[in-house]
Amino acid sequence: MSEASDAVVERLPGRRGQQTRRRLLDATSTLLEALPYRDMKVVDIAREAGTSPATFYQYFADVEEAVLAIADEMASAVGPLLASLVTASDWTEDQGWAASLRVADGFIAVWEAHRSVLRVIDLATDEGDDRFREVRTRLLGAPAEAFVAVVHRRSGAAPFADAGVLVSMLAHVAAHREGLEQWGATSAELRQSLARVILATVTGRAAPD
Amino acid sequence: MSEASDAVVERLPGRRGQQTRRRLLDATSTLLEALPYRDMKVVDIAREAGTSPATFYQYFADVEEAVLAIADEMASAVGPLLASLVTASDWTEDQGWAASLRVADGFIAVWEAHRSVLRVIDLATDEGDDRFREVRTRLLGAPAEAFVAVVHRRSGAAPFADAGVLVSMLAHVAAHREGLEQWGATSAELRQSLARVILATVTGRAAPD
Amino acid sequence: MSEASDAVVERLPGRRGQQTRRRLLDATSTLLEALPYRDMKVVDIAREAGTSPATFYQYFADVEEAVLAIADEMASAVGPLLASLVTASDWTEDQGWAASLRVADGFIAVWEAHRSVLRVIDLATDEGDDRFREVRTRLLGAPAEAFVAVVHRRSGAAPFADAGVLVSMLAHVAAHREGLEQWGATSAELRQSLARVILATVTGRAAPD
Amino acid sequence: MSEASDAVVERLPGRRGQQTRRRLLDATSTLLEALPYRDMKVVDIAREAGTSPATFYQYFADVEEAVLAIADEMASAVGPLLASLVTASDWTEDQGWAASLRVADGFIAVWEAHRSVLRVIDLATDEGDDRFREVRTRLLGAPAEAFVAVVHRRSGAAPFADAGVLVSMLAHVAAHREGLEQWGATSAELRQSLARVILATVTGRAAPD
DNA sequence: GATGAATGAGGTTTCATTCAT
DNA sequence: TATGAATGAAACCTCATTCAT
Repeated sequence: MSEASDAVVERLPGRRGQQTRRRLLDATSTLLEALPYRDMKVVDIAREAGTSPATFYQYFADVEEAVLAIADEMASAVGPLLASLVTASDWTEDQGWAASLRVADGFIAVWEAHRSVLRVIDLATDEGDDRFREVRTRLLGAPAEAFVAVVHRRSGAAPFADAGVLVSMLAHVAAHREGLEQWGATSAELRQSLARVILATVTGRAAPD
Repeated sequence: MSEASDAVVERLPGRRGQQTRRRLLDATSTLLEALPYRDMKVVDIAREAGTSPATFYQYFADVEEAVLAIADEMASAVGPLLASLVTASDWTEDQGWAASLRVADGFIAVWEAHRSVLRVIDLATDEGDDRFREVRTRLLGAPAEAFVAVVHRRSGAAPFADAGVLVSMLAHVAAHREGLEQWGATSAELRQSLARVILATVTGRAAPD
Repeated sequence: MSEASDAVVERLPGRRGQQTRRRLLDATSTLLEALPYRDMKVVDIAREAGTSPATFYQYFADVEEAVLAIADEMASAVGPLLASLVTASDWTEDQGWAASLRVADGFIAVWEAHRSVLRVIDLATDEGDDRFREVRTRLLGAPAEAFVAVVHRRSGAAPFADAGVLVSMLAHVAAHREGLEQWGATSAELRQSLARVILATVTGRAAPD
Repeated sequence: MSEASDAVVERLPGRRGQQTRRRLLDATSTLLEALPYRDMKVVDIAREAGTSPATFYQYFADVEEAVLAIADEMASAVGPLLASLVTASDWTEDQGWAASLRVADGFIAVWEAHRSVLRVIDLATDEGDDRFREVRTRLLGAPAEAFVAVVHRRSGAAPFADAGVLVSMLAHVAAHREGLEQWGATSAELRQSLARVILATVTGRAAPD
């Protein structure tokens, strides 16, 4: 029943192959949450995916390539999302505070959902891997540029520096939320502290009492 | 006749041993700047230090232990320094802006000087290593608590959250200064953006024009 | 079409793997006869088997595991054999002496054929290895219990002690036959001395002149 | 205060050296009871003796040499003792049974007291070490020759074979007494079973009821 | 497409052993 | 005499990676 239709789609690995590839990526994701990136062995991924190492090599050149694929998927979905939080908001007058909170919440939620991949992207970038740097740029560049656009309106602003500082802060706080809470900050306070900095930086105004 | 004096010194490695240990630590430091942490092999450290792997194992159980020693030394020196930047400043009136700039500069300078160790501390902590987490806490906890003390005076503040957000921001921006500059922010703008957030968070006041 | 049959066989290593495993076991056996157990290196076994150390580790966790497999095979074959020498004999009247000689000869022959494995079993057991103790128990327990059964008939017997003493004696003399002969006992005399003790212990009767 | 007297005794390692040597031998003995022979490291012995490895090498070429020294001391004391049990006994008539029991008890007691050294002697001999074989011969040869002398009187005896079998049996049962008891034989039964064999072999007579 | 099997290559780690003090 | 310190040499063991099926 599939012979005919196959002929059309068949370039690149066929459906079975695609499934295997998917299983491998999912296995990689799963392990990423349990293990330090550098401890992930091809054997483990293969076992987790229910295949053999040899099969892994039919789809990826090495572990990094698989992880990169995951990171890439994530960045493509998340970058625009983060940007839209900034862009789609109304930063004038009394809407600004709500917008700031929304942005803070958005970053926190994204890091909550993708902590392990995000960590690897940071790590690999810091270690000088350019493929990951590119992903990171796509991911954080999106909201950063969105900030540039809106900050621009504030007088006395240095748009790139301000936007960069905001995104750095948001990313780092979101990544270490748990630690900060253990240290003494509550979840509610954190989002407010973030929002306060966002609002002040974007609009120059202080938060409402 | 020697019993008494011996008892005091005898347990520690003698001078020669101390020198070797030092050489190994220095070699570790050096390599840390050139290589991803996880790629550092005992063999390499030993060679760099001009000894053999066997000798390395007389002083450290593994690479991590050597790196930890370095991180520890650094944290002991740098933590108090960062704290003093905050504590020793006058945050009242027209001195606040200068204080904010000094803090921003301080963080940037510290990261400039110890980038590679700081990176490893982050990485290892993120991967769940508790010994590094302890170091990290000593390092960032010092300025964080200093911020808590001064932020406390501001009305409507959430001292722990505010302090945590500040330190996160400073650490992350300092760590990624280079990237931010390549992206479009100048060095001068970055310190001003940081200082603006610091001043607003600590005192509630805006920066002077 | 293959689901059903696969399920049965699939878990075990295929024929090729079985062959390799066999080659490794044979190599282990061979070396066991030439080297002290503790001096057997994985490298040597692998070389003797015509493979690499890495291959060895696909089949055994360490040298001990390979040796244990050999010991196990041997014990499964030899234990019942020794037991049958005792059980299948007629110990009444004039058949007893022939039976005793047969048992003595059996032990000597078994030790002749498996000297090196038997030595390792003893050594490892003495050093407290429980897996080898279990093998040893299977091996010597079989004839020992056979003796218990027949000794039982003798009046004034202490079946377990008598059987234990007999098996100990047989195992030790068989293991050191060569040394005893160098010292002055002939092969023919030894089997007779053993047989004399066996007959007396099992039946209470003395050997015929 | 010691200058004068020293001059007389000083050849060979002086008193201090002798003490150190003794400490090393004692440490070796101690470890021998806790560890498989092949796992004894020079470092461990040195630490146990409260010195350094370098010191060990001033007295022994390797671990084996130290163990050999211990084995040698033991054999010199124990060999004659075992022989005297046989030689000094009265094997005639009604004294024979008591003599047999005394011999059995003697072997058991000796193995109880020196189990670990005796085990090493066996092991090393089996592995072909001639220095240990020599010790073993001194140790077991003594009682064996004593048996030869007394067995000689029995008609139809094969003195060397009989003696060899007796000593083998005694040594092996004594060495594995614990195992045999766990298996079901009581201590009291074992000495009687042994004595029965001894008496029958030496005198041709059966034990009294 | 999938995978059992094999292995080169390389880092880890442990010790026995030797000096210089 | 005693010993801190250093190290050569060996095994260990693990993986990434490749074929042949």
